[in-house]
Amino acid sequence: MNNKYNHKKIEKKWQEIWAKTKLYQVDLHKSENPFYNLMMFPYPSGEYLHLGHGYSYSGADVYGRFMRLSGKNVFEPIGYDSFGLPAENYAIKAGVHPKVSIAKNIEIAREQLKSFGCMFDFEKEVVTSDPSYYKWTQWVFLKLYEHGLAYQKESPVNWCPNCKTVLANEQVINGKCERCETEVIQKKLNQWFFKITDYAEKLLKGLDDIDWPESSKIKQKNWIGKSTGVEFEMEIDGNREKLGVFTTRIDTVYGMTYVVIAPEHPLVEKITTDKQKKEIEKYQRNTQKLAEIERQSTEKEKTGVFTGAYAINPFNNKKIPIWVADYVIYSYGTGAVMAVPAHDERDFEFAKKYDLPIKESIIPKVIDKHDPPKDGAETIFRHAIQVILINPKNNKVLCLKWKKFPWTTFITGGVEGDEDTIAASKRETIEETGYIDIEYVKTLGGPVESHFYANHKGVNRKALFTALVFHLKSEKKEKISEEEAEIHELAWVTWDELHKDNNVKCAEYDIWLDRYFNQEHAFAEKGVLTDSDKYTGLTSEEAINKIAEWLEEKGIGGTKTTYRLRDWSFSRQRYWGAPIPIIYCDKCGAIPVPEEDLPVELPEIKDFRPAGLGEGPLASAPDFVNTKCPKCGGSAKRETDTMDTFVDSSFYFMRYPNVGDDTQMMNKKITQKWLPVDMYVGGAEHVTMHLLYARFVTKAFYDIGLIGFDEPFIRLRHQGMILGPDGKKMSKSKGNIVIPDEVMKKVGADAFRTYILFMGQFEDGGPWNPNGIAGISRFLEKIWRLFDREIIDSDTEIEVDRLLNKAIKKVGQDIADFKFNTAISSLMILVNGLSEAKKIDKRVLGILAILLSPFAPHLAEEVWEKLGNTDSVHNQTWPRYDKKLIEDEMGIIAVQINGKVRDQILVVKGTKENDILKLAKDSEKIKKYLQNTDIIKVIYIPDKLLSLVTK
RNA sequence: GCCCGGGUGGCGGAAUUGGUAUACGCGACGGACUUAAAAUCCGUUGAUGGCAACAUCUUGCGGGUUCGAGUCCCGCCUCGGGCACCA
Repeated sequence: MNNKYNHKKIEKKWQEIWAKTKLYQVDLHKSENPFYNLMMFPYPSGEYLHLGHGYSYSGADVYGRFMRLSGKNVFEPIGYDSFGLPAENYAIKAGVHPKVSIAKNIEIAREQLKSFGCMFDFEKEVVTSDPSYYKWTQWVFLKLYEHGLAYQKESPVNWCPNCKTVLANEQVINGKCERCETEVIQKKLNQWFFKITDYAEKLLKGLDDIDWPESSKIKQKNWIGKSTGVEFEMEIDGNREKLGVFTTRIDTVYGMTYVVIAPEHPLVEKITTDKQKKEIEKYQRNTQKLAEIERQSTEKEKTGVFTGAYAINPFNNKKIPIWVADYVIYSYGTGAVMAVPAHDERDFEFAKKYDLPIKESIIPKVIDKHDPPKDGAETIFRHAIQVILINPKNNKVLCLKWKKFPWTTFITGGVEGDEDTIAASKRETIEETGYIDIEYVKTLGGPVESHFYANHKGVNRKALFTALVFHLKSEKKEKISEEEAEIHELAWVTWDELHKDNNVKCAEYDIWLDRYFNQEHAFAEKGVLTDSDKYTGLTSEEAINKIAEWLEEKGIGGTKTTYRLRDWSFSRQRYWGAPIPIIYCDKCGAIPVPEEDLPVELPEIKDFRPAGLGEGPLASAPDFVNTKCPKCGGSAKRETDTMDTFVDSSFYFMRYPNVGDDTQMMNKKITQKWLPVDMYVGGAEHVTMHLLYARFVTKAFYDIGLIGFDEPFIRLRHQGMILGPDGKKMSKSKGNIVIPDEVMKKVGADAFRTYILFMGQFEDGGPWNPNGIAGISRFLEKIWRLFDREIIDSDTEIEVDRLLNKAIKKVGQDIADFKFNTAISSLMILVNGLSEAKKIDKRVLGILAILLSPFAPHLAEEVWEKLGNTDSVHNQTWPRYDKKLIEDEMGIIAVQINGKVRDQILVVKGTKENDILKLAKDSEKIKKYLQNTDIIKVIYIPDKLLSLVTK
């Protein structure tokens, strides 16, 4: 065969034709059925676009092409996120101005993007570092500022001493700078913030109505971190100040033995006694040196200092000490907590270290799984004990095996009269086992409230169990009563045997085991209140409500919701970003730059390196800094901070359809028609930053009245991560980077796209395996040959038509579900079938070209042309399938005997159960199994399986 | 520690509501064509036993529910990702 498939020639040919005919440019004003297919724009920081980009864009483009064939007008724009730290750091390293390096990098990226064969509309490109774009970044700032959503605040920020800049919390990884891995320190600076916290609730609620991966919704939910609890005030002994605390476990308040406040808390100075002053100040200085993230490390041992002051617990009017400790975060809640060491692990650790009292106020509550309380039965309450009797010689435990019930228990009984638990234990041991020579060892913590239905007595029991450990001193025994002997027999077992015993009928068992074997720790779960005044006996849930009510009545507190989300700090003391359009005038204060003066252009300065004095490099450009006040006309100075890159990307999707219109950021009609984005594809690493910020800006714009939608991305899908061939993350240092261009040079864009999507599930990603790609090249060549042979323009065999219709259905469904790998597999099955067929007509081949076109757009276009078509395959309509033709006439029924497949019979679809049963009984293979048995049950799943149960 | 995902042949991976596990591809082995190779085509390929028909086992491990479990329930092991003193 001399006519070989030449991907280089064909792909180049069609890319040129498509560009010339503007095939992928939609008329944004006119077109009906708009579909906005967006993918996260690349960050051209210096290197080539990597395989991950190729992966993401291939999948997103296949989807977009499918939507186009399904009758939508698909707008698929692309651009460059070109401002920000990485681009600037790259420029510094390369020794060129970022403006120069970014221009070069964009050119490289654009060529790469073109070679992917996506439906990009390159006329609608955005470049975020271009004044024509960042004019709108500044405009977005002005809009948010106008509506009180941007503000300045002196605040401690994460400061990287190496990059000499402020970092967002998200850019600090384990206390180190994301980029250069220098230890991050804390520094107080006047910073710009967006009030994203105002939108915490709306951002949370909005998640319910959008089609995003569940895991991403959960990530955002956790990031926002809503928690409902109670806030209340405490008086301070001998001081007019009051101390507010926030807790989600107000039910544990009677276990509060001290209070902790954060070192930065303004109250610290006011309440610290003279005696403690020196020590407290020293402690404050020390913590200030540590970066917030490092301070928050759980590995660090807790430290703290007593202030000398006492708070008064409003519930019992007791005086409790106030400590300062850095395990309390100032910016969350009230910056102070009530410490309940008995029921909080952190407080427990702290109390142990500083020898503070630990008071229990919650006891565990267990409900027996096997015999839960029955409705209607009488409930009897009692104090009870369980004896864990151990023979120290062999470390075996004594168990009772019940005769009438399949139960294994410890020695159990009620506490009678005024006897104590030890006396009760000894008495029960003698009564139930006869052992008289036993020695008390210890009590396993406090009681546990156990609810169960006592089968042997026919009543519900609510028992306060205490477990006591005894040792057997000798085998000395008394005879036990006959009634007792009838109930159970004794068994000495190892802990291991006991653990494996499925009949252990003791819901408290796990608690005893934990207390016996593990270190003492706080009981942090919910339970029943004890030693809590009028709330004693209530469950945690009940108590939380009652106590909140009481606080409200008293006017010292009430229910309160807090969020972990912090305001978005977006000012950067760096050069390569959009200048914040604010002017400081001595007379008028901070004045926003009027809209008509935008953009505030980034001046071309020689030394763009960060200065490191808490000011950005722009501060040393007098031509930029010195200006006139827009209000009074007097001399004034410009803000020299620039904006975080995430501001640039928080609205770019709104700008794309309006690119070219320099008079407004958004054209109302176009925006209404094209937004919100119908499908957004990109990495999951952007969930808590970019995606959250974009949602915030959208919601703010909606409230301001600029747009008519409040969620930017209706549907979102993530691509998985493509790893190096060694299964590790690709990185320069590991030398395992694969550049998509190299692959495409060898096999072409069509094979690259198809292969990378065939490797596995789109959401999963995985290691790049260069070996398998040969299979895809073979597959495409097979298709090429299919069009090369003589096409008989006549009827197609019915079997081929079946195959074709099945493929139409499956490929379409799978693409819609982002299951590209199985869609390709279905195409392969179809192509294999067509290769074997004796006759194929033009119609079938035409449909094949359309089905193939999302994956291999160039090849599909070429073979489409070969069939004699003059229009583009990409302007066709996705074929419909014939329902009658997707079902096979014959079906194989599996015949199971007792759950095992013993035979398969071929029948016409729709054959009745009785007929199939007859056929099965006649089968030689089945007969063998039916000898000397009776069929007791027949299960028939139509057209699939017949299951016979025999006896 | 907490929250999400995963674990299926030699490898990448398929498997509607529980209903014939291993589709599709890679690799490997055998064969055809060829002087030879490449390309292509045909066949075999989960494991064990058996000449074979066939049987037994098999979806990380251990239990359970069911006529029937990769799929559901309970308890573990393990890998990846996210959060991490948030009271």
